[in-house]
Amino acid sequence: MNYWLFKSEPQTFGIDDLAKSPKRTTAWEGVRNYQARNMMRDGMRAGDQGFFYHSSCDVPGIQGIVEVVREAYPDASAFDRKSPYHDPASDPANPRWMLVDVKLVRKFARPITLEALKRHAGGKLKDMVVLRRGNRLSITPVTPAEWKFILSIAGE
DNA sequence: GCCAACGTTGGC
DNA sequence: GCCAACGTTGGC
Repeated sequence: MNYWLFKSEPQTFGIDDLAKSPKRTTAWEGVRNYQARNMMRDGMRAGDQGFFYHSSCDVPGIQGIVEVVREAYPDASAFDRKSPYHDPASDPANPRWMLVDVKLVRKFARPITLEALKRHAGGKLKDMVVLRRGNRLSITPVTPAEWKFILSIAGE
């Protein structure tokens, strides 16, 4: 099993939106970056776990846990002219963008803030991709050790 | 709103 | 294939 971190802006789609979604499940649409797409397409398998992270908001941080419940398939929003994620260059016969379905496993009572994560940036989380300077990927891998450690500091 | 970082685009 | 210009991300 692999671990991941899914970034989302709560203004657009936050963890509470996921909680309200049918079956607490959503298609993770709108990823328009090749590295992130490749991780979804080539790296994610059903049953993988991920952190749901809020970015570009008052208190950025990890809000809860999701699970990959459907492996990569074409992102139809790329073909939807009315979607903000429309990409006229994506050919339906050969889709450029893929997505996975994720399901909410649990929302933390207390988020693990970016500030809290950074307190360990010199230690247990020193190689964590999402903490790397200049990182802008909306999907990043999390190592099993990082996963375990982050869960251990939840609720601090 | 600012700015650093980085990806993409397009002219050559 | 290079690289400058531009757009986007995301923390602050």
